[in-house]
Amino acid sequence: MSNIAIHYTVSCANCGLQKICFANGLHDSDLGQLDELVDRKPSLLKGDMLFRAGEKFSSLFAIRAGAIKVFSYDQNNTEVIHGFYLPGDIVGMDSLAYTDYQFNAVALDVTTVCEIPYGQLTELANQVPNLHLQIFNLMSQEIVNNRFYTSLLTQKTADQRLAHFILMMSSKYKSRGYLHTKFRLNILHRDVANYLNLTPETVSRILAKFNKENIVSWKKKEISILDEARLRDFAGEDAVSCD
Amino acid sequence: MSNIAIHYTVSCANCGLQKICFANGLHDSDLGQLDELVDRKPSLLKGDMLFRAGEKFSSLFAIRAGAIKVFSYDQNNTEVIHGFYLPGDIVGMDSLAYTDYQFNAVALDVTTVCEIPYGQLTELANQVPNLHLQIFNLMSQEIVNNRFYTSLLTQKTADQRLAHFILMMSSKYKSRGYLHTKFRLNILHRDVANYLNLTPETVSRILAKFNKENIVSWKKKEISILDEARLRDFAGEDAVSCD
DNA sequence: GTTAAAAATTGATATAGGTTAAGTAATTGG
DNA sequence: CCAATTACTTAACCTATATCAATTTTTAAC
Repeated sequence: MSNIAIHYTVSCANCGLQKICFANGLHDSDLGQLDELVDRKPSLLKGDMLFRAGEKFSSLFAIRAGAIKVFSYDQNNTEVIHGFYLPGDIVGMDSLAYTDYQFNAVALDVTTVCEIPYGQLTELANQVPNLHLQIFNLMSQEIVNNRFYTSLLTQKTADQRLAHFILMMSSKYKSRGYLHTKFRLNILHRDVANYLNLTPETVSRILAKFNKENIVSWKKKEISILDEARLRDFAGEDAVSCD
Repeated sequence: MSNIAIHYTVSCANCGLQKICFANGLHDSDLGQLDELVDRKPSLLKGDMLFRAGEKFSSLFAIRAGAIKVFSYDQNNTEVIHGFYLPGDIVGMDSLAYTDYQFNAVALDVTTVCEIPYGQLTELANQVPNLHLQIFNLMSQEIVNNRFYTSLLTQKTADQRLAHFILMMSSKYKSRGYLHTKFRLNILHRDVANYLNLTPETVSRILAKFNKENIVSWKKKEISILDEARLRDFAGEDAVSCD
């Protein structure tokens, strides 16, 4: 893996993720103000913690590049994975009602984020009504996404869950303008299993099947969707849309 | 079941649920304004829909009495239950990023709600910064509750899930100042099973066990917690706190 | 590059909770 | 109040996926 720590300095106005980040729905004049309070942090390396549960809550983070895993520990100290966040996603909204972060967030890859100090954000929002609405919208979408995820866990078989997961990631890349049939996803199969409430063995067996039938190949962090139609058949009837 | 449709007219300032509703964190002067935009609707009867998925989103609802079930349908037209909402809870925040309600909400009992038109709420919030924060907080709590619920489904056995559910409901009643060891809960066992991703048969078997061992009795919508300590043992180590 | 550690694979076996079925109890609507 | 419907219970059996175990492959660290 490359270790180059690029320090992004592009402004919100020029950011390719503008449409999906907070900046969505703001006027040019307001964008400049948001831009000023955003702290563009140097890259996180794989395994670096963005924040830990119990640390003082201070900021939201917009992901610019890389991937973040959000998780907690259950009483047996096993990880409970709540989500994987990709460029354009916002991390930390779950903790905004609390004095401390409620979950852990770790970089799965070289990752760059914009840090948005919450205090300053709410101050700015008092002058820019659209920003309040934008935050409401993102949080409401997060709730709906969680509900969709619950349905996935409770209503779908192992095959369907994994097929959905792959389509979901593909759809995220597509909506960000990247190739969606072939992409790198630096997530352990073990973590995918955990997220889908399966064991690594089950994920491995299903991937072996998908591979044998030339539907999906997922080897060494590289996913290729070879037969999207059949993958959708496996996923079941619900459309995979995502933000 | 009683059919008396009480039309509540008490103001926010005098509402016993003040501490847990939007009114929390507002000054007396602001409370009056919130009070004016709240529409106190006549009671819903059991089975009445508060709103349906696909209807135009217009309002949030604060529950004053009764119980609301929020659910969607999966591709087989089976209900997916996302939550049960009791007095002091707010329903509808999930849909606020959308033009339509994203879920269905039905009364499980005679239920009274305060309707809070979203447009007017955001207008008022522009004058009352605390109100924005209050809405942020409620939404963030909803996200954290959903994550806790996911952990329950993925990490706990059937016994633990049901024990947790009973303790959760008990805790809600307790925090609202009601007796928490003996209360009426007008939720079908079938719906509890659905919510906990179990079958009615499994719930029935576990309740039979709890009953035989004098831990909990749940007959005809009446729950009695007979041995809270042992029920907590069944629930496992995580504390049941709830809002 | 080499090696140790971690992750993924594959097969055999086990089990929690689902499914089926057949009853009993509770609720609802006339 | 009575009949019909809907909800709940209990028991026997089954299955999807977990668990256990033994390799193989990949990754990370020197």
